[in-house]
Amino acid sequence: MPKSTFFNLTKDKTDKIIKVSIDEFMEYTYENASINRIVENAEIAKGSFYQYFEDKKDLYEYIIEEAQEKKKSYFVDTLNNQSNFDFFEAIDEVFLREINFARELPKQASLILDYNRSSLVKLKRETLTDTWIFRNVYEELIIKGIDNKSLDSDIEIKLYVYLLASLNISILEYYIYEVSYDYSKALNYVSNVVKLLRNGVKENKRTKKSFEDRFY
Amino acid sequence: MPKSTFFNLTKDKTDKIIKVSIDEFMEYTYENASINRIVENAEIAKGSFYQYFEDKKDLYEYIIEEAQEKKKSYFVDTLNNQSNFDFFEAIDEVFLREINFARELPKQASLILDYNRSSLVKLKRETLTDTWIFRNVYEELIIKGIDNKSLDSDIEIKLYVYLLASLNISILEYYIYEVSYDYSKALNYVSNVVKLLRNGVKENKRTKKSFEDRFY
Amino acid sequence: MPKSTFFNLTKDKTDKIIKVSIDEFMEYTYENASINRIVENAEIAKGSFYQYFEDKKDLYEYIIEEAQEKKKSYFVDTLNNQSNFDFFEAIDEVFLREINFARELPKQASLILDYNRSSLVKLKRETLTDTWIFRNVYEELIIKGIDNKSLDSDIEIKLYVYLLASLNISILEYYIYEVSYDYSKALNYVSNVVKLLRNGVKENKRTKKSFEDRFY
Amino acid sequence: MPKSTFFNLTKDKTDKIIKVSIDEFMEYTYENASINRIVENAEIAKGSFYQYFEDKKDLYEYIIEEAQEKKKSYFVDTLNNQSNFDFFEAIDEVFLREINFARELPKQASLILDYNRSSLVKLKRETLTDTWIFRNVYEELIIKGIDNKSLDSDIEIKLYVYLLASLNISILEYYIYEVSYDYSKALNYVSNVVKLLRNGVKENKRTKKSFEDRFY
DNA sequence: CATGAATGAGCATTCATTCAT
DNA sequence: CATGAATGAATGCTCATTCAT
Repeated sequence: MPKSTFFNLTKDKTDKIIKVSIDEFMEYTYENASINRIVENAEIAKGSFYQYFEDKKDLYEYIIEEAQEKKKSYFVDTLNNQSNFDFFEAIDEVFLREINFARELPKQASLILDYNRSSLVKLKRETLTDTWIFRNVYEELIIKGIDNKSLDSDIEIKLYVYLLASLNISILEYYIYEVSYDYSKALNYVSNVVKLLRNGVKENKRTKKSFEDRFY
Repeated sequence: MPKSTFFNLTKDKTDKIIKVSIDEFMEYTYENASINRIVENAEIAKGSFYQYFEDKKDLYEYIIEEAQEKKKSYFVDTLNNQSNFDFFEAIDEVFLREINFARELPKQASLILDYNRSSLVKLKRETLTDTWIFRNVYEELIIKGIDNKSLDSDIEIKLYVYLLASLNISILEYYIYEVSYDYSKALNYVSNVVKLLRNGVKENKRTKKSFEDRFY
Repeated sequence: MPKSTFFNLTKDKTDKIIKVSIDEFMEYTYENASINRIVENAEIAKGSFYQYFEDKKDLYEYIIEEAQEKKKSYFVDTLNNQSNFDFFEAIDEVFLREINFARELPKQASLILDYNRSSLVKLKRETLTDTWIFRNVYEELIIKGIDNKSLDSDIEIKLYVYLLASLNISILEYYIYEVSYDYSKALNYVSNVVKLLRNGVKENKRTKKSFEDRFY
Repeated sequence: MPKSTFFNLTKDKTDKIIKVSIDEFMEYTYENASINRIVENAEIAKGSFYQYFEDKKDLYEYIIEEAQEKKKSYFVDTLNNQSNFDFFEAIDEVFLREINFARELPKQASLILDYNRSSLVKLKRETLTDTWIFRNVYEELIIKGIDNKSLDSDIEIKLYVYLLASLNISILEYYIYEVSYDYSKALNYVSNVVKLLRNGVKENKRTKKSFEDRFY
């Protein structure tokens, strides 16, 4: 966490420092991000930086946490808490919000994505503790879904959570890197992922038959 | 590619250099991996390194390519080419081979995983060209599956490929990082992912009903 | 240009750095001059150097420019601007000032000479822009001389300038390398060069005749 | 001097080594020229190089000496040895041959020019002894000129030599760097330099007057 | 005479961090 | 709370030369 001195600064200053830092961590990996460049671009003294932050890691963690706070705000109003809860609609909603977050705050979304990717591996032990705060969101929905008898109860909850988190990342990566922020393509991918969760990807012969049955 | 001088070395030497380099790239990100440490651990002169390799990138690419060659060997004998092709069984087979590769050559699997993660982002344009050689494997299977009427043909092939590649990565990450090389847990995850692809994760009331129907 | 940090240092420090750098560039060519040696001799930290200067080129350019500033000061008060302007006396004056500069600031003169030599060739495009600021001096005098009807107007001004610049360099080289800072020999060379410009090197029979004529 | 092994090579080989070396020394300063690149381009083994030449300096000196030998061949047949010797015509001839040499063997001319420039300064003591073999040519002509009563005998011979050598270099530089091998411009410069030597650059009022005198 | 691997000192430059003011 | 000079280890990489075969 930044030192108290940082929070005593004017909003102008803190904003500039945050903005410059975000840009730096966007452009470079954590290791290659340069405090030298940051202080230069933020127009603060080198010494000042170390009066605001413990070190580079401290800044990085703060940037990520700030981004996650912003992201959380996209998930505050409860999901699908009406009486007739539908797990798949809820998941669809989660994914959509994820995309919307990435659409409106692309830098933050990108940073979080990078962080989640790399944090699983080499940075993990060095920097933040687990940031998969969204695992909670999934866990809640899954439990509801199982209670609701709309989810296969043979699968462990932990496995469900991991799978959904993976799909979540896949969706973000798709939006950001695969289709370069093409919103409608992302929505299409989301709907297909939800369809997958619902029915798999099997050609559904039964449905088609019963459809034909109506006529004969 | 390493220079010819590298391949003229004794197997002992090349092996040591490769081993040391793999360990370095396992422990550090590409940027933080140190040629200094590598030559020290490999007990070769600094100048020698640059007679074997063009530069750091050259070594890294070689390490990754070597790992990919090893991985490819796990996929040479054809998948499910019997008359009664089953897409889901084929995918199951692919995932299993992936896990087996990671089980037998954990360092290589880990390096490739890291590379695919990072290559999608910041290193991509600097180092290797697209390494998702396995996208071809998926594409082939998907086309067979669609021909076979066992796959929903409404979904674009590109989307299928992307989805399967994502699930593939998810499985590897699960095995390596989530359950720390617990083989049976990984197999369980694989079977659940395949089940997902087959039927989704919906509580399958129809199946259960039809089961009950036999008695009534 | 050095960074502002350099100019904030005490005069003692800047002087030492400059002195050490001049000696380094005197002893070695630009490429072989070593920042390592400079920081060691100047007794500053390696990192400090790069807080004072952008890079090696930055230092070199600064050294040269400083020397040129010093040299310019030898040419500020106007040359022969009396009513009865004599081109050859003016040129003589220029050459003398050049020698005086080289006599009083031999290191600077030597560096500039080296720089002008090499800059014409391989370093030119990499380092400073054209430093032949003195071509202007010549151009001005030549135009005056032509106006004045004391200079052959058949020759292009550009050719005159080139020729004078060459003779200028020749004089400096003579002083510095040929006669090893022997002032009176240099003065003698200057007077002969001016004589050459005035009358060529032809045995002037006319003069001698008219001399003999006095007696007969 | 190269070792005897060098001269035992086939002409093909020696020619290639010489050609490659010339190109290297043309492109880079002596210090920056790279033996590594030379052996690579000449397609010889690194070790072989050191069986042909003592070291880098040995090669450089040989290249320069070879070039000078080629240059000398432009000056073998005697200059203006007819009965009615004219110093200025002889000098004109020397300068023209210089330009012709530079026109026909531009690389060699350029190398010699670079060498004469730099050798005067930093390389001098390290590599070759004095290469101003052409001073002899000038000295001879000057003595003839003085005997001939066509040259001002008040000027020391050494000074004459130095001056002519300087003008010589000036002419070459003009041809190579100032007008980029524009032959006719170079000839024009030569004729003006010779005119300078003959009569200086003074507006020749006497001539004009005597011209006017014819009419009045 | 040919080979090419081995060497390690040397290079310019960047870095995060400290600390005295 | 601000400043910015100081630090020196570390980086990737190039070099001319040696030497055993």
